[in-house]
Amino acid sequence: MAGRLTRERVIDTAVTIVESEGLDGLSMRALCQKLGVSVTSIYWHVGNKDALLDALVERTQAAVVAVEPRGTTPRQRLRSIALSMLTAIEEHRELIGIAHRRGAVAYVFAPARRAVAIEFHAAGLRGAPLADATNALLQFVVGFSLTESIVARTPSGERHPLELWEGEAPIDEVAARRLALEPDLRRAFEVSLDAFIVGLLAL
Amino acid sequence: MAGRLTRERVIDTAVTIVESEGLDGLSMRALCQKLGVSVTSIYWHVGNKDALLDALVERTQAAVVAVEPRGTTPRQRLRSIALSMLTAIEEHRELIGIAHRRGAVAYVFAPARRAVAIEFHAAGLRGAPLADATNALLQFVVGFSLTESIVARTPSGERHPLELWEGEAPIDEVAARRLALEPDLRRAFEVSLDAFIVGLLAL
DNA sequence: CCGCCGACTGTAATGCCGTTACAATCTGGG
DNA sequence: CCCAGATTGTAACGGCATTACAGTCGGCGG
Repeated sequence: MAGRLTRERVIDTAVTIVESEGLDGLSMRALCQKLGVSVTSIYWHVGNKDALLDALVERTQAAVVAVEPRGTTPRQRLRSIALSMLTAIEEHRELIGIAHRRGAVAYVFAPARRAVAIEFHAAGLRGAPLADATNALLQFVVGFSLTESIVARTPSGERHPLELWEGEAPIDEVAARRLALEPDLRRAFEVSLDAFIVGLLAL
Repeated sequence: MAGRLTRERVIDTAVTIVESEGLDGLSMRALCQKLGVSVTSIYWHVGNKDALLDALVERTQAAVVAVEPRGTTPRQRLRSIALSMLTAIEEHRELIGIAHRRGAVAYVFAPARRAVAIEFHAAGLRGAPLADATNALLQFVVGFSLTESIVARTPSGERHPLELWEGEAPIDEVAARRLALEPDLRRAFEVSLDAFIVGLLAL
């Protein structure tokens, strides 16, 4: 296309492929084809696929903007941070999936981690409990949303049915009906986030 | 080896490969080689790799034994269920990783899910909050331990460093030192599980 | 202007992977 | 004993990441 091939253009194109067709759609062949270039050129500019994915993780960190906590109480601000993390994950699902597989999620969310630590500090936590609460909240959000992304990737029809009671009488009709559905993960998140933060603040 | 090839033997061997070399080590070629058999025989008995992985998920559910909650209070018993789920996940990390990728985790842990629902019911929850709390706790444990398994798979040396404060003075020395380390996920789990359960019981 | 050297790109191969068309074999029932 | 269906093997296809090797291009010293 536009003159010379650069490392930047390779990575840009890799990002667009990943965002439109997922990680599985990103092959070195597809990449060079989209660039109108031979496969060795890519290897010249980015090394190999591993290095390319590292570069994508770098991009991901840059794309996940620094969090700006909203609210007045630490509890509100922690909730705001967690929700914006969730939003970032949903907006860059595939890219963060890559970071996930490479064990670089903590790296990508380092700014958010810092913001969380500051809020727990403001709430009065110190020392080990401060560190524990910070790690736990990050873990909570990341674990939640990564599981969510897996479920989102699985076609509904192919999921195993959730036969919770298997013939026996359910203990609670309303709950049983709800539990028979696919779990609404976003709802599970909203519901449990507050409870979780409250519990952590009590450390 | 022992006479005829059966679907059972194929799946058994697939399990041992997955457990010893991980999912990446499971190729149809490696499998047939370990069985001393040609590749088409495998296809005859299990269909294709997708069907094989489905069979592995089935095995996984069977391997994850039914939970037997310990303790007297619902809180203790919920904690016990969560911890035994964690143990099961750690013992069958690779197999459950497969279930994870196929969106079948809820299926594998259906018995645990039921046990959790019973305990929340005993704690007085009914209807929607009962369903929400159940889903949230499952989500919590699964999300936690799947992220943990990813980290466990990443070689320590290759992880990005966690520069939390980047030059600025940390707000808390003890916490900063702790946060600079790799998060101890098991500890994060132990620490936050109780807080989480307490919060959920307040639904 | 020539020639050269390093940056860059292409051709074609290697060795994996999942999958399958086809032929050969083996086995139980008539 | 012989046939049909069950089971297995040979050999291929296309796709994947990677790389050895051979070029091509651009700028710079002579």
